[in-house]
Amino acid sequence: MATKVFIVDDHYMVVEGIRSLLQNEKGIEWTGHAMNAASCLAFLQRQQPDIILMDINLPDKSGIDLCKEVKEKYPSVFIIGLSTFNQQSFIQKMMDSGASGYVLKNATQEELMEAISVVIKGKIYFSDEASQVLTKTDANPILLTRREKEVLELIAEGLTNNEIAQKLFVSPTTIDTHRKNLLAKFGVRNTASLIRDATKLQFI
Amino acid sequence: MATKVFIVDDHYMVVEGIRSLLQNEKGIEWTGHAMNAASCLAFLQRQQPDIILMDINLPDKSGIDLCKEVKEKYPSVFIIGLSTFNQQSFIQKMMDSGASGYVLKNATQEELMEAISVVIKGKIYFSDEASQVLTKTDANPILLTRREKEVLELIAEGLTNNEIAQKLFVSPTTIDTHRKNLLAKFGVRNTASLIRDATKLQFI
DNA sequence: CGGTATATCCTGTTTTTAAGGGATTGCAGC
DNA sequence: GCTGCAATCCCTTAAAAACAGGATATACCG
Repeated sequence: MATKVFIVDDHYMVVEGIRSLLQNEKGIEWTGHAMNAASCLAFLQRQQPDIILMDINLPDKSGIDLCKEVKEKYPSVFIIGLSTFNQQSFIQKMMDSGASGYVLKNATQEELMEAISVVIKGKIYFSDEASQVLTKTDANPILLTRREKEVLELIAEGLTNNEIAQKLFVSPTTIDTHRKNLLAKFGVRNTASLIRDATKLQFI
Repeated sequence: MATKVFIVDDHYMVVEGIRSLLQNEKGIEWTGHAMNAASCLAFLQRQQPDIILMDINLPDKSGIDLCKEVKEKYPSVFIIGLSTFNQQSFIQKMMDSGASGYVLKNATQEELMEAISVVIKGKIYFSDEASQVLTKTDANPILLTRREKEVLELIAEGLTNNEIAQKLFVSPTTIDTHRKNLLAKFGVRNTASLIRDATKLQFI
């Protein structure tokens, strides 16, 4: 029985590319595609594919949220993340949300086919590059606590320590301490490079 | 005579997608693809296509730089920018570097064909969404001077006013003024949100 | 020529951060 | 019960940035 594959990606060219890569493969049945999260969920109400190839960047909802929602409603559907970004946090979040694998958009046909055949068996698949990224960043992870993330975002919003303190109902000196720890964890000297690095590493 | 089209994009799936979209079109001749700037330039030494579809994000060089270089060496080749990002500055920079058009990766086959046929005549083509973005941001452009950009980047690097002043051989008070103007132009209150907004708007 | 933009520099004051030092509570895992 | 971590709070000093309100020179452009 052929493996039913469905694609969610807002880039028409990528959808076409995948379709073209899979169309001559025996054992693969192309069940359709969606350009956003909403039409993906609508499709799933009617029928469930075996595998969904899902982009992380969608217009109406992040692929991470969609992944979570799909896995809750249809646990038997396997999801493979799909993205140009090879950022640690994205890959990790996708897997945390229930994805069974992760493939970068510069993957070859062989990689894609291997990913599908591995995942359909219930196993986990990482593309070479994705797993490289994971092991690389595992060596040097910046782990922030809940509170630190919260403070970081408010700093980026432009709030001062006093304003953040008011908003979180704590003392300004507490915010100061969190700030101190953020600078230390990122290994930077001031707010400017903190925000820059945090943005590049997708914390904001 | 068929229009010779060449693709530069590091994402195999996108290359496949475009190939699939163009393969049945009469009047289009697929001359090949490159996954990075270096192999694109190597290809051009041997033969020149009529049109290059060029991604903005390449592994070894930005599409903007590659565009400039290609136009200098081979002015007769028309370039169409290709990107998922619909950021004002990217589109603008691509056009400034000599591109003749801009198409988003979620373009349909019709849009792509129209872009090629318009550009081959020496005219300029914008996809609907891209031009929407341009006109939108034209209403609210943040125009920085050379010096302001320079200062902005050094602020993001984490340098203090004094350090920036030393580096640029000017007085610290001058840097202070530039900083004041940057805050005003971005409409923000402090460095944190300045860096955040500047990053999101691709100034950094 | 006059207007505009850019870049430079100044003197202040006030607010905010950075960087050093500590300290206490509560909770989870061993 | 101890350990480690997260989160909270406090103090001090010095540096940096923000805010206010200027001035000057240069260059480009209609």
